[in-house]
Amino acid sequence: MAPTTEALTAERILEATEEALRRHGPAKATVVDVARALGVSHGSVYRHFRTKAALREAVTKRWLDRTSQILAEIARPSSSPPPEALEHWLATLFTAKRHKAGDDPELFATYSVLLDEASAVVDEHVAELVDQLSDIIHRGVMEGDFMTVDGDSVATARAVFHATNRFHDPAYAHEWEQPGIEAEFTTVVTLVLRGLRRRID
Amino acid sequence: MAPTTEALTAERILEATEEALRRHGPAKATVVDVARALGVSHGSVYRHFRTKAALREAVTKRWLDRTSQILAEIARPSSSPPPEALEHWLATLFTAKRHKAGDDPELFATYSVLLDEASAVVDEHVAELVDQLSDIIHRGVMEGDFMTVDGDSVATARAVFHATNRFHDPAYAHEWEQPGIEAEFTTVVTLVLRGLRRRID
DNA sequence: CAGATGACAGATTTCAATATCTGTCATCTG
DNA sequence: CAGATGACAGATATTGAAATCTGTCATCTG
Repeated sequence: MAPTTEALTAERILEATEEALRRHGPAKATVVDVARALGVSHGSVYRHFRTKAALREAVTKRWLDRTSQILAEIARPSSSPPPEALEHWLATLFTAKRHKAGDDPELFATYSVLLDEASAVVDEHVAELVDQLSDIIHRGVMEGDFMTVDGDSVATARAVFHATNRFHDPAYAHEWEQPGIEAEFTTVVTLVLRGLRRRID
Repeated sequence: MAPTTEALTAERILEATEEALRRHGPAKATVVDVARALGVSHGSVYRHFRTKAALREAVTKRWLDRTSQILAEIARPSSSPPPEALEHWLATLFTAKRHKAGDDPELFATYSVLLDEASAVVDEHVAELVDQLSDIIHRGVMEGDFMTVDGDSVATARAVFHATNRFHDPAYAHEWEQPGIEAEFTTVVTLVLRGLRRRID
């Protein structure tokens, strides 16, 4: 439909796929649509991605990576004392997700479907985030602010992640518009941070 | 099909509905099925329940109430010191849910569908559970074991409930069979309990 | 000859006709 | 006449035939 002289790269295919998903939704966006948008045959798309599922996974990964990259910045050492960093990290995650869900609900619904299809990609993403949390917590222990559960900062990081599920798991997106949600987030974070804080007694 | 001389009570209809749901699943269990099983016309069922939705809600409520009643027993004063009571309450909730999900996955899937349909019933159930938690926490504050967030034991109870979502929300049921889940539960509960404990410092 | 094509088989989806269900109500019955 | 019935209209679900899509591969082209 829009033939270009440009080489057919994986990147261009991903862009077109994202656009097709945005336009047609997850149920109706086909590989043929993507090929048509690029002005090539669908066979050519299969040269770059083995299956439709692999193509969608790649799109999903890109989307998730955008968030993890922002968070990686906050998890980096040097930024601020671990307790503040942790709070900031959680607040940023919540805000990012909430905006993704609220700003373009249709697109978010589309990605929610993709997320359900691509559990391996999601697992990797979660592992990445838990790693970041674990870094912050470990630093907090080193600096005397935090204590872990059972001396295991990864297990503790996972617990922090799980305890805040309601504020980042897309399954709860429909609750993110409710009025009291900010306060509820703050309460959970306060509780978790208290649980992490080293006790003097 | 099995005509009885017994009067047609709401109770008998609920029983038959549960059975129909068990046999046919949520998608195929019809009011006509229920009536047939009771040997009456479907018009008679509508004398006791205004709509099919109301009938299903009543069944759902019964199912949820079975759990809240068990937990109410644990939340009762006198039983044990609040920290232990809280831990016991959370563990019992997790175990109960896990068994419901694991022992009869098909029936659990059926009820998961009903739960999605009946958000008002679920909200009430959650409110009840949060009340129970709030009682335990309030008692813990009175006895000097706990401190709340912002002096609000209901908000704190809600936070405890949300922080442990992963271990009682049916949306996570598929994760309840995974090997490390027990340890993950314990870690989150430990973290939350630490967060509640009054600090001497 | 690297990369693109499009015909093809089997899988999946769409669509419209058909069947079943929900909820009402005038009528019946003990 | 309290309570049950079943015919009925509109809504929803099922079904099977036709259309479309996925993934492959022999063939083409610059």
